Amino acid sequence: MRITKEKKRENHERIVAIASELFREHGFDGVGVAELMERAGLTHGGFYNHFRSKEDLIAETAEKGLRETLERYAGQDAVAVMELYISREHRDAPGQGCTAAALSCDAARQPDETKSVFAAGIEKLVCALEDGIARNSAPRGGMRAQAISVLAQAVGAVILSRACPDDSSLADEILDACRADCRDAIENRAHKQ
Amino acid sequence: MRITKEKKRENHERIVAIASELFREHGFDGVGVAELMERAGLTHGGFYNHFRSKEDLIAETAEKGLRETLERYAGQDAVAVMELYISREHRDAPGQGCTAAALSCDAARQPDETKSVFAAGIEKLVCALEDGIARNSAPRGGMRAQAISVLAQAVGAVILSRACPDDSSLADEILDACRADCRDAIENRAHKQ
DNA sequence: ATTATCTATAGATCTATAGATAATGC
DNA sequence: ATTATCTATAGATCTATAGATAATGC
Repeated sequence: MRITKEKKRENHERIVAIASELFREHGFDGVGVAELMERAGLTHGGFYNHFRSKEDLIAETAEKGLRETLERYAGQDAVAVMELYISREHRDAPGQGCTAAALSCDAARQPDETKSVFAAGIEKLVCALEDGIARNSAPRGGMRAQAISVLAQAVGAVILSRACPDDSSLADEILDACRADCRDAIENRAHKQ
Repeated sequence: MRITKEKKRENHERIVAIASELFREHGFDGVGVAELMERAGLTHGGFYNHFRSKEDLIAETAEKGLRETLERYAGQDAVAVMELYISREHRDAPGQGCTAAALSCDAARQPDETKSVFAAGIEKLVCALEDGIARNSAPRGGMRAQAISVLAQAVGAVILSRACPDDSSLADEILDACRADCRDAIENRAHKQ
Protein backbone atom coordinates (compact mmCIF):
# COMPACT_ATOMS: atom_id res chain seq x y z
CA MET A 1 0.00 0.00 0.00
CA ARG A 2 2.91 2.38 -0.35
CA ILE A 3 2.12 5.81 -1.79
CA THR A 4 4.15 8.57 -3.42
CA LYS A 5 6.10 11.16 -1.46
CA GLU A 6 3.69 13.80 -2.71
CA LYS A 7 0.75 11.78 -1.41
CA LYS A 8 2.42 11.33 1.94
CA ARG A 9 2.93 15.06 2.21
CA GLU A 10 -0.76 15.57 1.41
CA ASN A 11 -1.75 13.10 4.10
CA HIS A 12 0.52 14.86 6.59
CA GLU A 13 -0.99 18.24 5.78
CA ARG A 14 -4.50 16.82 6.06
CA ILE A 15 -3.79 15.32 9.49
CA VAL A 16 -2.43 18.66 10.72
CA ALA A 17 -5.34 20.63 9.25
CA ILE A 18 -7.93 18.37 10.85
CA ALA A 19 -6.06 18.33 14.16
CA SER A 20 -5.83 22.10 14.08
CA GLU A 21 -9.62 22.42 13.91
CA LEU A 22 -10.40 19.61 16.37
CA PHE A 23 -7.86 20.81 18.96
CA ARG A 24 -9.28 24.33 18.85
CA GLU A 25 -12.76 22.93 19.41
CA HIS A 26 -12.06 20.25 22.02
CA GLY A 27 -8.60 20.99 23.43
CA PHE A 28 -5.41 18.96 23.15
CA ASP A 29 -6.75 16.39 25.62
CA GLY A 30 -10.15 16.23 23.94
CA VAL A 31 -8.98 14.66 20.69
CA GLY A 32 -7.51 11.17 20.35
CA VAL A 33 -5.12 9.90 17.71
CA ALA A 34 -7.62 7.27 16.55
CA GLU A 35 -10.45 9.76 15.97
CA LEU A 36 -8.10 12.18 14.25
CA MET A 37 -6.74 9.57 11.84
CA GLU A 38 -10.20 8.24 11.10
CA ARG A 39 -11.30 11.76 10.11
CA ALA A 40 -8.25 11.95 7.85
CA GLY A 41 -9.32 8.71 6.18
CA LEU A 42 -6.39 6.74 7.59
CA THR A 43 -5.93 4.07 10.24
CA HIS A 44 -4.56 5.12 13.58
CA GLY A 45 -1.38 3.06 13.38
CA GLY A 46 -0.15 5.18 10.48
CA PHE A 47 -0.02 8.23 12.71
CA TYR A 48 3.49 7.37 13.87
CA ASN A 49 4.89 7.51 10.34
CA HIS A 50 4.11 11.23 10.44
CA PHE A 51 4.80 12.17 14.06
CA ARG A 52 6.99 10.74 16.76
CA SER A 53 4.29 11.38 19.33
CA LYS A 54 1.06 13.26 19.92
CA GLU A 55 3.14 15.97 21.54
CA ASP A 56 4.99 16.44 18.25
CA LEU A 57 1.68 16.89 16.46
CA ILE A 58 0.56 19.43 19.05
CA ALA A 59 3.67 21.56 18.50
CA GLU A 60 3.36 21.41 14.72
CA THR A 61 -0.36 22.15 14.85
CA ALA A 62 0.17 25.13 17.14
CA GLU A 63 2.80 26.57 14.81
CA LYS A 64 0.56 26.24 11.77
CA GLY A 65 -2.47 27.58 13.63
CA LEU A 66 -0.67 30.64 14.97
CA ARG A 67 0.85 31.35 11.53
CA GLU A 68 -2.60 31.21 9.94
CA THR A 69 -4.01 33.53 12.60
CA LEU A 70 -1.20 36.00 11.89
CA GLU A 71 -1.77 35.83 8.13
CA ARG A 72 -5.45 36.43 8.59
CA TYR A 73 -4.92 39.78 10.33
CA ALA A 74 -1.52 41.01 9.10
CA GLY A 75 -1.57 44.17 7.01
CA GLN A 76 -4.97 45.38 8.21
CA ASP A 77 -5.52 48.39 10.42
CA ALA A 78 -6.06 47.54 14.06
CA VAL A 79 -9.66 48.73 14.37
CA ALA A 80 -10.69 46.49 11.47
CA VAL A 81 -8.83 43.57 13.08
CA MET A 82 -10.69 44.10 16.37
CA GLU A 83 -14.06 44.25 14.57
CA LEU A 84 -13.33 40.81 13.13
CA TYR A 85 -11.69 39.41 16.25
CA ILE A 86 -14.05 40.55 19.01
CA SER A 87 -17.17 39.33 17.22
CA ARG A 88 -19.94 36.79 17.65
CA GLU A 89 -18.81 35.06 14.46
CA HIS A 90 -15.31 34.50 15.85
CA ARG A 91 -16.60 33.44 19.26
CA ASP A 92 -19.02 30.93 17.74
CA ALA A 93 -16.48 29.27 15.42
CA PRO A 94 -13.49 28.35 17.59
CA GLY A 95 -12.43 25.64 15.14
CA GLN A 96 -11.79 28.28 12.48
CA GLY A 97 -10.70 31.03 14.88
CA CYS A 98 -7.60 32.29 16.62
CA THR A 99 -5.36 29.57 18.03
CA ALA A 100 -4.22 31.84 20.88
CA ALA A 101 -7.81 32.34 22.02
CA ALA A 102 -8.76 28.69 21.67
CA LEU A 103 -5.67 26.95 23.04
CA SER A 104 -3.58 29.27 25.24
CA CYS A 105 -5.02 27.72 28.41
CA ASP A 106 -4.14 24.27 27.09
CA ALA A 107 -0.69 25.48 26.03
CA ALA A 108 0.04 26.51 29.60
CA ARG A 109 -0.17 22.81 30.54
CA GLN A 110 2.14 21.64 27.76
CA PRO A 111 5.92 21.16 27.86
CA ASP A 112 8.20 24.11 27.16
CA GLU A 113 8.71 23.09 23.53
CA THR A 114 5.06 23.77 22.78
CA LYS A 115 4.98 26.88 24.97
CA SER A 116 7.89 28.30 22.98
CA VAL A 117 5.83 27.92 19.82
CA PHE A 118 3.03 29.88 21.49
CA ALA A 119 5.39 32.59 22.73
CA ALA A 120 6.78 33.04 19.21
CA GLY A 121 3.27 33.19 17.77
CA ILE A 122 2.07 35.72 20.35
CA GLU A 123 5.16 37.86 19.72
CA LYS A 124 4.34 38.01 16.00
CA LEU A 125 0.72 38.88 16.73
CA VAL A 126 1.87 41.72 18.98
CA CYS A 127 4.15 43.08 16.24
CA ALA A 128 1.39 42.82 13.63
CA LEU A 129 -1.02 44.61 15.95
CA GLU A 130 1.52 47.33 16.63
CA ASP A 131 1.82 47.88 12.87
CA GLY A 132 -1.96 47.88 12.63
CA ILE A 133 -2.27 50.51 15.35
CA ALA A 134 0.21 52.71 13.45
CA ARG A 135 -2.31 52.77 10.62
CA ASN A 136 -5.00 54.16 12.89
CA SER A 137 -3.27 56.93 14.75
CA ALA A 138 -0.31 59.28 14.70
CA PRO A 139 3.02 57.75 15.73
CA ARG A 140 3.58 57.90 19.47
CA GLY A 141 5.52 56.10 22.16
CA GLY A 142 4.30 53.03 24.03
CA MET A 143 2.68 51.48 21.01
CA ARG A 144 4.12 48.03 21.67
CA ALA A 145 2.75 48.09 25.23
CA GLN A 146 -0.60 49.16 23.85
CA ALA A 147 -0.56 46.38 21.26
CA ILE A 148 0.02 43.91 24.09
CA SER A 149 -2.84 45.37 26.16
CA VAL A 150 -5.25 45.30 23.23
CA LEU A 151 -4.31 41.73 22.32
CA ALA A 152 -4.75 40.56 25.91
CA GLN A 153 -8.14 42.23 26.15
CA ALA A 154 -9.27 40.79 22.81
CA VAL A 155 -8.16 37.27 23.73
CA GLY A 156 -9.72 37.59 27.19
CA ALA A 157 -12.98 38.87 25.73
CA VAL A 158 -13.35 35.93 23.35
CA ILE A 159 -12.40 33.40 26.03
CA LEU A 160 -14.77 34.81 28.67
CA SER A 161 -17.59 35.13 26.13
CA ARG A 162 -17.12 31.49 25.10
CA ALA A 163 -17.34 30.38 28.73
CA CYS A 164 -20.92 31.71 28.90
CA PRO A 165 -23.86 29.67 27.62
CA ASP A 166 -25.32 30.43 24.20
CA ASP A 167 -28.35 32.30 25.50
CA SER A 168 -26.32 34.47 27.88
CA SER A 169 -26.66 38.23 27.43
CA LEU A 170 -23.37 38.62 29.31
CA ALA A 171 -21.55 36.81 26.50
CA ASP A 172 -22.55 39.49 24.01
CA GLU A 173 -22.07 42.32 26.51
CA ILE A 174 -18.45 41.27 27.03
CA LEU A 175 -17.76 41.42 23.30
CA ASP A 176 -19.47 44.79 22.88
CA ALA A 177 -17.71 46.42 25.83
CA CYS A 178 -14.26 45.15 24.85
CA ARG A 179 -14.66 45.95 21.16
CA ALA A 180 -15.53 49.55 22.02
CA ASP A 181 -12.71 49.86 24.56
CA CYS A 182 -10.11 48.42 22.18
CA ARG A 183 -11.29 50.81 19.47
CA ASP A 184 -10.85 53.76 21.83
CA ALA A 185 -7.42 52.56 22.88
CA ILE A 186 -6.24 52.10 19.29
CA GLU A 187 -7.48 55.54 18.31
CA ASN A 188 -5.73 56.91 21.38
CA ARG A 189 -8.83 58.33 22.98
CA ALA A 190 -9.54 58.39 26.66
CA HIS A 191 -12.05 55.83 27.81
CA LYS A 192 -15.63 56.89 27.15
CA GLN A 193 -17.28 58.83 29.93
CA MET B 1 -16.90 1.04 57.11
CA ARG B 2 -19.72 3.51 57.45
CA ILE B 3 -18.82 6.99 58.78
CA THR B 4 -20.75 9.85 60.33
CA LYS B 5 -22.66 12.45 58.31
CA GLU B 6 -20.16 15.03 59.48
CA LYS B 7 -17.29 12.89 58.26
CA LYS B 8 -18.98 12.40 54.91
CA ARG B 9 -19.39 16.14 54.51
CA GLU B 10 -15.71 16.57 55.32
CA ASN B 11 -14.79 13.99 52.69
CA HIS B 12 -17.01 15.74 50.17
CA GLU B 13 -15.40 19.10 50.86
CA ARG B 14 -11.93 17.58 50.63
CA ILE B 15 -12.68 16.00 47.26
CA VAL B 16 -13.95 19.33 45.92
CA ALA B 17 -10.99 21.28 47.33
CA ILE B 18 -8.46 18.90 45.80
CA ALA B 19 -10.35 18.80 42.50
CA SER B 20 -10.47 22.58 42.45
CA GLU B 21 -6.69 22.81 42.60
CA LEU B 22 -5.98 19.91 40.24
CA PHE B 23 -8.48 21.10 37.63
CA ARG B 24 -6.96 24.59 37.62
CA GLU B 25 -3.53 23.07 37.11
CA HIS B 26 -4.31 20.34 34.58
CA GLY B 27 -7.73 21.12 33.13
CA PHE B 28 -10.99 19.20 33.48
CA ASP B 29 -9.72 16.51 31.09
CA GLY B 30 -6.33 16.31 32.77
CA VAL B 31 -7.53 14.87 36.09
CA GLY B 32 -9.11 11.44 36.51
CA VAL B 33 -11.52 10.32 39.20
CA ALA B 34 -9.09 7.66 40.43
CA GLU B 35 -6.19 10.07 40.92
CA LEU B 36 -8.47 12.61 42.57
CA MET B 37 -9.89 10.11 45.06
CA GLU B 38 -6.46 8.72 45.83
CA ARG B 39 -5.27 12.21 46.72
CA ALA B 40 -8.31 12.58 48.96
CA GLY B 41 -7.33 9.34 50.73
CA LEU B 42 -10.34 7.41 49.40
CA THR B 43 -10.87 4.68 46.82
CA HIS B 44 -12.22 5.68 43.45
CA GLY B 45 -15.44 3.69 43.71
CA GLY B 46 -16.64 5.93 46.53
CA PHE B 47 -16.66 8.94 44.25
CA TYR B 48 -20.18 8.14 43.11
CA ASN B 49 -21.58 8.42 46.62
CA HIS B 50 -20.72 12.11 46.42
CA PHE B 51 -21.37 12.97 42.79
CA ARG B 52 -23.60 11.53 40.11
CA SER B 53 -20.86 12.01 37.55
CA LYS B 54 -17.58 13.78 36.90
CA GLU B 55 -19.60 16.50 35.18
CA ASP B 56 -21.44 17.11 38.45
CA LEU B 57 -18.13 17.52 40.24
CA ILE B 58 -16.94 19.96 37.58
CA ALA B 59 -19.99 22.17 38.05
CA GLU B 60 -19.67 22.14 41.84
CA THR B 61 -15.94 22.78 41.69
CA ALA B 62 -16.40 25.70 39.30
CA GLU B 63 -18.97 27.27 41.59
CA LYS B 64 -16.75 26.97 44.64
CA GLY B 65 -13.70 28.18 42.72
CA LEU B 66 -15.39 31.25 41.31
CA ARG B 67 -16.88 32.10 44.70
CA GLU B 68 -13.44 31.92 46.31
CA THR B 69 -11.97 34.12 43.59
CA LEU B 70 -14.70 36.67 44.23
CA GLU B 71 -14.15 36.61 47.99
CA ARG B 72 -10.44 37.11 47.50
CA TYR B 73 -10.90 40.40 45.67
CA ALA B 74 -14.26 41.76 46.85
CA GLY B 75 -14.13 44.99 48.86
CA GLN B 76 -10.69 46.07 47.64
CA ASP B 77 -10.06 48.98 45.33
CA ALA B 78 -9.54 48.02 41.72
CA VAL B 79 -5.93 49.10 41.38
CA ALA B 80 -4.96 46.91 44.34
CA VAL B 81 -6.88 44.00 42.83
CA MET B 82 -5.02 44.37 39.54
CA GLU B 83 -1.66 44.49 41.31
CA LEU B 84 -2.47 41.13 42.86
CA TYR B 85 -4.14 39.66 39.78
CA ILE B 86 -1.75 40.66 36.99
CA SER B 87 1.33 39.41 38.80
CA ARG B 88 4.03 36.77 38.44
CA GLU B 89 2.86 35.19 41.69
CA HIS B 90 -0.65 34.68 40.32
CA ARG B 91 0.60 33.47 36.95
CA ASP B 92 2.94 30.94 38.53
CA ALA B 93 0.37 29.44 40.91
CA PRO B 94 -2.65 28.52 38.77
CA GLY B 95 -3.79 25.92 41.29
CA GLN B 96 -4.33 28.66 43.88
CA GLY B 97 -5.36 31.35 41.40
CA CYS B 98 -8.44 32.66 39.62
CA THR B 99 -10.75 29.96 38.29
CA ALA B 100 -11.83 32.16 35.38
CA ALA B 101 -8.22 32.54 34.21
CA ALA B 102 -7.37 28.87 34.69
CA LEU B 103 -10.51 27.18 33.36
CA SER B 104 -12.54 29.48 31.10
CA CYS B 105 -11.14 27.80 27.97
CA ASP B 106 -12.11 24.42 29.38
CA ALA B 107 -15.53 25.75 30.41
CA ALA B 108 -16.23 26.70 26.80
CA ARG B 109 -16.13 22.98 25.96
CA GLN B 110 -18.45 21.95 28.78
CA PRO B 111 -22.24 21.57 28.70
CA ASP B 112 -24.46 24.60 29.31
CA GLU B 113 -24.99 23.69 32.97
CA THR B 114 -21.31 24.31 33.71
CA LYS B 115 -21.15 27.34 31.42
CA SER B 116 -24.02 28.89 33.38
CA VAL B 117 -21.96 28.57 36.55
CA PHE B 118 -19.12 30.39 34.83
CA ALA B 119 -21.41 33.13 33.50
CA ALA B 120 -22.79 33.74 37.01
CA GLY B 121 -19.27 33.83 38.45
CA ILE B 122 -18.01 36.24 35.79
CA GLU B 123 -21.03 38.48 36.36
CA LYS B 124 -20.20 38.73 40.06
CA LEU B 125 -16.55 39.47 39.31
CA VAL B 126 -17.64 42.27 36.98
CA CYS B 127 -19.87 43.76 39.68
CA ALA B 128 -17.12 43.53 42.29
CA LEU B 129 -14.66 45.17 39.93
CA GLU B 130 -17.13 47.93 39.15
CA ASP B 131 -17.41 48.61 42.88
CA GLY B 132 -13.63 48.52 43.15
CA ILE B 133 -13.25 51.05 40.34
CA ALA B 134 -15.64 53.39 42.15
CA ARG B 135 -13.12 53.47 44.99
CA ASN B 136 -10.39 54.68 42.67
CA SER B 137 -12.05 57.46 40.72
CA ALA B 138 -14.96 59.88 40.70
CA PRO B 139 -18.34 58.42 39.72
CA ARG B 140 -18.90 58.45 35.96
CA GLY B 141 -20.89 56.63 33.32
CA GLY B 142 -19.75 53.49 31.57
CA MET B 143 -18.17 51.99 34.65
CA ARG B 144 -19.71 48.57 34.09
CA ALA B 145 -18.34 48.48 30.55
CA GLN B 146 -14.96 49.51 31.89
CA ALA B 147 -15.07 46.79 34.56
CA ILE B 148 -15.72 44.25 31.80
CA SER B 149 -12.83 45.56 29.70
CA VAL B 150 -10.42 45.52 32.62
CA LEU B 151 -11.46 42.01 33.65
CA ALA B 152 -11.05 40.72 30.09
CA GLN B 153 -7.61 42.28 29.81
CA ALA B 154 -6.53 40.91 33.19
CA VAL B 155 -7.74 37.40 32.36
CA GLY B 156 -6.18 37.58 28.90
CA ALA B 157 -2.88 38.80 30.33
CA VAL B 158 -2.58 35.92 32.79
CA ILE B 159 -3.61 33.35 30.18
CA LEU B 160 -1.19 34.61 27.51
CA SER B 161 1.62 34.93 30.04
CA ARG B 162 1.06 31.33 31.17
CA ALA B 163 1.24 30.11 27.58
CA CYS B 164 4.86 31.33 27.37
CA PRO B 165 7.75 29.24 28.70
CA ASP B 166 9.23 30.08 32.10
CA ASP B 167 12.31 31.82 30.75
CA SER B 168 10.34 33.96 28.30
CA SER B 169 10.79 37.71 28.65
CA LEU B 170 7.50 38.14 26.75
CA ALA B 171 5.64 36.46 29.61
CA ASP B 172 6.72 39.20 32.03
CA GLU B 173 6.31 41.96 29.45
CA ILE B 174 2.67 40.99 28.95
CA LEU B 175 1.98 41.28 32.68
CA ASP B 176 3.80 44.63 33.00
CA ALA B 177 2.07 46.21 30.01
CA CYS B 178 -1.41 45.06 31.02
CA ARG B 179 -0.99 45.97 34.69
CA ALA B 180 -0.03 49.52 33.71
CA ASP B 181 -2.84 49.80 31.15
CA CYS B 182 -5.47 48.53 33.59
CA ARG B 183 -4.25 50.96 36.23
CA ASP B 184 -4.60 53.84 33.77
CA ALA B 185 -8.05 52.70 32.75
CA ILE B 186 -9.24 52.40 36.35
CA GLU B 187 -7.91 55.84 37.22
CA ASN B 188 -9.62 57.14 34.11
CA ARG B 189 -6.48 58.41 32.45
CA ALA B 190 -5.80 58.35 28.75
CA HIS B 191 -3.33 55.69 27.71
CA LYS B 192 0.24 56.71 28.30
CA GLN B 193 1.91 58.55 25.47
C1' DA C 1 15.71 -1.83 -0.55
C1' DT C 2 12.94 1.38 1.37
C1' DT C 3 8.85 2.90 3.42
C1' DA C 4 3.66 4.49 4.01
C1' DT C 5 0.04 2.19 5.34
C1' DC C 6 -2.74 -1.30 7.63
C1' DT C 7 -3.88 -4.89 11.11
C1' DA C 8 -3.57 -6.29 15.57
C1' DT C 9 -2.53 -5.64 20.06
C1' DA C 10 -0.04 -4.24 24.40
C1' DG C 11 -0.57 -1.87 28.44
C1' DA C 12 -2.35 1.95 30.70
C1' DT C 13 -6.08 4.77 31.86
C1' DC C 14 -10.81 6.45 31.75
C1' DT C 15 -15.82 6.77 33.70
C1' DA C 16 -19.10 4.18 35.84
C1' DT C 17 -21.41 0.27 38.21
C1' DA C 18 -22.38 -3.98 41.12
C1' DG C 19 -22.07 -6.15 45.32
C1' DA C 20 -19.91 -6.80 49.93
C1' DT C 21 -18.76 -4.76 54.30
C1' DA C 22 -19.62 -2.49 58.48
C1' DA C 23 -20.93 1.36 61.21
C1' DT C 24 -24.36 5.05 61.78
C1' DG C 25 -29.05 6.62 62.52
C1' DC C 26 -33.46 5.42 63.62
C1' DA D 1 -32.65 -0.21 57.77
C1' DT D 2 -29.77 2.82 55.75
C1' DT D 3 -25.64 4.17 53.70
C1' DA D 4 -20.42 5.55 53.05
C1' DT D 5 -16.85 3.12 51.77
C1' DC D 6 -14.18 -0.54 49.56
C1' DT D 7 -13.16 -4.24 46.18
C1' DA D 8 -13.51 -5.76 41.76
C1' DT D 9 -14.56 -5.20 37.27
C1' DA D 10 -17.01 -3.85 32.92
C1' DG D 11 -16.42 -1.61 28.78
C1' DA D 12 -14.53 2.06 26.43
C1' DT D 13 -10.70 4.74 25.15
C1' DC D 14 -5.92 6.28 25.26
C1' DT D 15 -0.91 6.40 23.28
C1' DA D 16 2.32 3.66 21.20
C1' DT D 17 4.50 -0.42 18.96
C1' DA D 18 5.35 -4.77 16.18
C1' DG D 19 4.96 -7.05 12.05
C1' DA D 20 2.80 -7.77 7.45
C1' DT D 21 1.75 -5.84 3.02
C1' DA D 22 2.67 -3.73 -1.24
C1' DA D 23 4.08 0.02 -4.07
C1' DT D 24 7.61 3.57 -4.72
C1' DG D 25 12.37 4.96 -5.51
C1' DC D 26 16.76 3.55 -6.54
